Amino acid sequence: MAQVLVAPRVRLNRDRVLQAAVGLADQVGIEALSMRRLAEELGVVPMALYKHVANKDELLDGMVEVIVAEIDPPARDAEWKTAVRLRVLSARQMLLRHPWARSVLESRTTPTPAVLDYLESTIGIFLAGGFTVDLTHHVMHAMGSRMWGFTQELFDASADPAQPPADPAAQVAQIQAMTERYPQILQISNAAAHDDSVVAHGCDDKFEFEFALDLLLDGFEQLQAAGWSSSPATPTA
Amino acid sequence: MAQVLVAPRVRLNRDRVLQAAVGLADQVGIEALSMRRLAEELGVVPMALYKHVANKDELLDGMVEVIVAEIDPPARDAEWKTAVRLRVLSARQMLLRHPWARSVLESRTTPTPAVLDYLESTIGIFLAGGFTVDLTHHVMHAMGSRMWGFTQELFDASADPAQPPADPAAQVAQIQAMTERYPQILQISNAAAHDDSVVAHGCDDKFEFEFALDLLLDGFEQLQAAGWSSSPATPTA
DNA sequence: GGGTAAAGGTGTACAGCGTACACTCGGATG
DNA sequence: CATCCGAGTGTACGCTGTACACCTTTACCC
Repeated sequence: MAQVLVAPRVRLNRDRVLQAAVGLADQVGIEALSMRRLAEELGVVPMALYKHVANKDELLDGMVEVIVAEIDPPARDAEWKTAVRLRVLSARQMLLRHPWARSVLESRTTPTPAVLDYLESTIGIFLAGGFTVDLTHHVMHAMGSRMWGFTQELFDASADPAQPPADPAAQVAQIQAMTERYPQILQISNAAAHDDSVVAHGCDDKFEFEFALDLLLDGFEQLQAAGWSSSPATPTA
Repeated sequence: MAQVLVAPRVRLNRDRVLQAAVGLADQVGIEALSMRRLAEELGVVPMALYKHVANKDELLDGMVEVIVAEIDPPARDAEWKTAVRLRVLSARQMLLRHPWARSVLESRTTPTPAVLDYLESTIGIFLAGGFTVDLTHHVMHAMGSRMWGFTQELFDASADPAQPPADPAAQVAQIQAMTERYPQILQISNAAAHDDSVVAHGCDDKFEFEFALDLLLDGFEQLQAAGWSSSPATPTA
């Protein structure tokens, strides 16, 4: 009796696990990524994963390593301002590819090597651009999560799923109530449309991101030109 | 036989539940706050809570309402810049009292009334300060989560619990490895100490926060003075 | 080639979670 | 007194991460 030919049974390894995890998170979202679901995706029993990652936390760390490696390296021979700008916008592209990445990045407390590499080289851009160590320190703080290409918005209008159609009458009533109680919020949120294209509901995320980014970069530039230091005057003392 | 006197059995209500939840989160952290744990704290069976909040998500929304209400109202008769500054720093104080609040605020997708009130009145500060609707829109985006008194840091050095003492030799080795591979990160993080007080490891969070906040506020001021508009030239077209 | 040790994959089990559903009981109202 | 309603209870389900013991496949050495 010839043995039944089973599928070749490719062996698992850490990298296959991480790649699958990233792919699965891309597809079904991070909250649906469980060890069981991931194992199923890989055609394997849940506990098999634990031969390759210590626990779920380490899995998430590994996923961060994978996606941070996707960020472009710093542009060579560019002025610091454009170099930082390009880098951050590259990070932002990565985040758009992996919508779950933001919350995972936020949740990690201890930095992994890829993250440290990213920081090291970004710091290098500022230092090479003539920033003092002191100013670079504060500048890195001020960048905060913008370094990753995101800022926490006040509320995430994009995420509002499973909202049932709701009858138009109720919707109108709700909008009316809003205009009465929160007139300025409505005014502000409607300002999204540049010029007079009344159509555009929802803002141009890219514009908003770059608006704030450039505001900060311009601020950094001014401080640097003025020879800013955190001990303001540094008198003879 | 006289009936045994049981404790008076104060009745539960939504407010008692929310207050207890906030208090419990303050004590044991948000990840340890489960419906079961909260019920136990209130001397009640888990399902009893569901008579007062629809589900855990609504519990979290309620907790947000409680803490957002703790933020000071806008200062009257103050210039916009100081008014915003005071408000945001007040929010920051609230966040320091409730360390879990940051992650919960981030996780909420649909804004609750208290949150909307907060936004409405903050927008009011800018508009009253002479900002156009257009500029206010972008400015609110640029503030992002800083409006709540926090920014996502690149990595959260403060949270690193349960780190066992680790023998000094290993520690030295690790630091040595760091200096070789990430010299600039170390340089930057050691710049925390103002002047030459070599002691201070860890930065002055308040200083860093205000540094970035003021950088933004100054930027806003310049744009406003220059009559900035999002459609740069607005030619005759 | 045969023996052996390690590495990879499996199965079972447990404690914890949020919460659906059916119930009991106490207090207010007719 | 009867009734009714809402607060609190008890049980149960499906989900989660993962400890532990087991089996199977692979890699290597004599």
